[in-house]
Amino acid sequence: MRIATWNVNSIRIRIDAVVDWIRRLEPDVLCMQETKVVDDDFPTEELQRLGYAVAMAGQKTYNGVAIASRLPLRDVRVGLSNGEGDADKRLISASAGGVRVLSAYIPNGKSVGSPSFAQKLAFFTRLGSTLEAQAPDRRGVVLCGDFNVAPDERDVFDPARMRGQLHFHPDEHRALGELMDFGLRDAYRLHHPEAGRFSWWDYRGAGLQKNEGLRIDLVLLSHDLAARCTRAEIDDAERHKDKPSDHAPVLVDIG
DNA sequence: ATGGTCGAATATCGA
Repeated sequence: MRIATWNVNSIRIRIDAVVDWIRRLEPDVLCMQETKVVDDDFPTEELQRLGYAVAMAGQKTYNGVAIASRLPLRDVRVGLSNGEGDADKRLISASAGGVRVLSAYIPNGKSVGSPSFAQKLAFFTRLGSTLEAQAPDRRGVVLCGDFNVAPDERDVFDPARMRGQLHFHPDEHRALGELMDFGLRDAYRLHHPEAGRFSWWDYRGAGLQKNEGLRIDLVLLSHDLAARCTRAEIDDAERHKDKPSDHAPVLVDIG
């Protein structure tokens, strides 16, 4: 089973690239973030033509998450548990092929110490509660998304400069760590111990050419699925194409 | 140089 995640930075502007990527990589499940479109305007048919079912939760201009799957999607849920007051569309989850898949877009946090930063930390806690509610046996879970946190020194281009900054702050690391204490493994690190492998590069400046990026797009697997994970890759070639998203797709194979 | 670029929307805001 191949599962992928991709912050597409607008599904409408990226749909041709997404269709092309799906044709070439043939994921069973593709989680998307920052779709930036209301559900009625989501390019659903383009994915259905490829044989994929689509579940989406979008809004105008900002955020938005989706799951495309060539296996039937069951028990689709939108938002965090107890998230009735949340206007932002940042989480959608569904069952596919016997696994519980979650597509999450964690708040950026704007700046360390801001109200948005506190909301970012709270989102991690609430995501943990949502996992408890959706998968109490802690098995068969694939939590994908843009976490807006680089887990450790290997995941940032300049650890000394980044330490304490947004995306590499101790509070963010504690929040991510507590979430992973649910029993999750970082799939990429099961197969790639090396530093300097990133999933996001800022559009601004020459960061891509200098490989000044961050690894903030993660596939987190429950222990039972981690034991079956045969491959994990970041498709950074996608970031080097014309009109790219600022994020590369990440994919895992589970045997 | 608190910059730079992209996307949504059409002046700025978010990232």
